[in-house]
Amino acid sequence: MTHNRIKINDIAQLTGLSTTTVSRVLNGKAKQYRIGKESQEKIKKIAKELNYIPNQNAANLRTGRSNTIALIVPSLNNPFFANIASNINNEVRDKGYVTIVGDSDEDVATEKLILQQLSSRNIEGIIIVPCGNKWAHIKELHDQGLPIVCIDRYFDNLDIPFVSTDNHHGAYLATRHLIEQGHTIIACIQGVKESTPNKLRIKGYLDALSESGIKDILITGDEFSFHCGYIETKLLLQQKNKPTAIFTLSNTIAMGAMKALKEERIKIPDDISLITFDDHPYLDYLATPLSCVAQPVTDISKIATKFLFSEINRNKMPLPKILLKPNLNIKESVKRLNSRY
Amino acid sequence: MTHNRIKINDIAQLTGLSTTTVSRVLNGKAKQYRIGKESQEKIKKIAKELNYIPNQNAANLRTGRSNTIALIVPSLNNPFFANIASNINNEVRDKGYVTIVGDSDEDVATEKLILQQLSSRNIEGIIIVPCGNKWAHIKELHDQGLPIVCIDRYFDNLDIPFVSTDNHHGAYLATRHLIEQGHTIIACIQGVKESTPNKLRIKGYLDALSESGIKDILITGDEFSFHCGYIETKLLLQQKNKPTAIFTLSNTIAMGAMKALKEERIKIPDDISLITFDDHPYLDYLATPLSCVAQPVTDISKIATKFLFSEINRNKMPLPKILLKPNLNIKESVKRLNSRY
DNA sequence: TCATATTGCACAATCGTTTGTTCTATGCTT
DNA sequence: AAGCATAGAACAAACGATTGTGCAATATGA
Repeated sequence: MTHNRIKINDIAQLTGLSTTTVSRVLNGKAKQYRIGKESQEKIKKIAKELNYIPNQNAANLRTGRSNTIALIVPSLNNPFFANIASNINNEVRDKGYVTIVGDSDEDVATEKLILQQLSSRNIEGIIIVPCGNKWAHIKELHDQGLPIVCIDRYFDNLDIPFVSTDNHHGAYLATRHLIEQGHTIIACIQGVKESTPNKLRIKGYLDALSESGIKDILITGDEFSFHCGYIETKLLLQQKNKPTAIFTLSNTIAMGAMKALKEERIKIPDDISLITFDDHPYLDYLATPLSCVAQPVTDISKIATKFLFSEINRNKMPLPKILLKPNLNIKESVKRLNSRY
Repeated sequence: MTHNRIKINDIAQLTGLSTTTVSRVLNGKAKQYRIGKESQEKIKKIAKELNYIPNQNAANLRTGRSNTIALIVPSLNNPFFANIASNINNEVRDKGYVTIVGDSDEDVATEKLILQQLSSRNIEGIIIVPCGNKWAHIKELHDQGLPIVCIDRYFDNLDIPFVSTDNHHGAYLATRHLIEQGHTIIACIQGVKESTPNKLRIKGYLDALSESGIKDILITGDEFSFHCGYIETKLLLQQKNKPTAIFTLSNTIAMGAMKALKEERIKIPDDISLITFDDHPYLDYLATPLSCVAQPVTDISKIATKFLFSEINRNKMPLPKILLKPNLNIKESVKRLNSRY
């Protein structure tokens, strides 16, 4: 295609200098290699005039650096991840890098496929929201020395760095809030069971319950998806021991739950209370603004990027595993019950 | 980093064959170059055993093909674009390509910057939602022979192919719907004025009005943003000649409008009706489910990708400019007025 | 049996950079 | 004036694949 592009050699010819010199000037190594002022200016001038655009592939082949990182998320359709993607993309661009984005579609096989595709491209690092609880393929790359940071979801017992939310605390806050409002039959619709954040959220939920001596434990679900929220809510509504509150462990699950509740004409919070993990601007304009555990998305993105680049640049930054505090955003979806007292 | 990776030459050594032969077998050109069955199997076996991963940069340098396309959107945070990104990403991955995603942040300067970054990478094609009405930098690349498809927003008078919605028709439908429900004072909050979709939407709005002999024309706004929707709605509410309905030209504008309305305690649709361009799952769960003009996002993504690849593969596909019909999704945000009759 | 086809594969150039090393002036020192 | 330092720049070898062409060895045909 666009292959009449001008190359470093053309500039060399036109300036009467060597490609070596041109390369060094254009890479800002002029002083280091004592290139004369005049030569420098001549080169820069011509390069600008001809609109020289270096061929990154050639450079990459030689240096092994691609100025490219990858971001893999379970679904760009999930506003939570889209937000992360947007943030990271901006951070990365400012460093002169580009981001290859992979959408694993919440499917481990796809995730593996994407990592494979990436392996052949000399990307310099990966920020990933692992979609499942399988980590062999990720660890393999990490072991080969490829900088990797997990965000949001991660693997506790591995030595792969991560930046996430204090999920236990978040779930604890949400559950305690429900309890404080008088709820005692609190259902929790979870996502991927074996994933670390999910386990911790469940633990937070359980801890809050047991702290208050509540024995009714109601955990269902197995996917961070709309569908899961919908199905499980439908089922919950069938129970004899109907919950007065539902705690959904992701925004997608919450949306599914809302659909089910709407279908059954059950009002939030009058008939049932709802609280969820993950915030989103839309939540404020819902029929009932949804109380939620807001994750510090921007900070997570920033820290993850910063850390990834410190790894890429081999500045040993001592920041392997970090959890940020979430925020409990109380809106209007939780009703105060007095039934118990 | 991971530079003890095995290369084509290693396989050549181990099999006792030449790199040429190995390359040809691994690229499926065995028949074409009459490589013997035995050699083929030996090569494939070893390649698999050693988990050979080709260095795309080397190949790319030689062939000029990068198996990479770029997608540039104004904001991944906008669920409409996130949805597009997700769709395209999946399409592209299935073809063995990867997607570099650029978030131009609704800023032309950033968009230019991104295109520059991409120029040096031998990407094979671009799908872009141009953020503004400036096209010189895009046309330049297109003129150099780089396959480019605009989606959603596009430039009418240029020869750059596009896939979008029939914006005129969509706006016409929405406006006519409002009129049919008895509204006569209908405000329209627009986005980037000079952009083609915006112009066409405005035209659809005007055509519907004039068709019904409505003289009150109320157009404000200048950005496809939350902020614009918020501000303009606030201002509209100050007018003496207050509109009974608002038509927002994007989902972001609609959200801003909702915020303003909520602040002013103005109920939808009781006090004012609202209809918007762009659908989103969340819209169904809003305080008042928002009637909208739904764009065929999936089809747009599919067609755009298909066309881009036909360009990349130089199959001259006669599909330069295409507009898909939008759908009017009537929900509950438009009130039937009888005041006029 | 000799000429010609065909099969199977290797040589070596090439893609556009980067970079360790070398080389030649010129200037400086004493 | 001889010796050495330094400034300024070029040589040429990589990086790891792809590919036009050439060259044996074997098969085929008359």
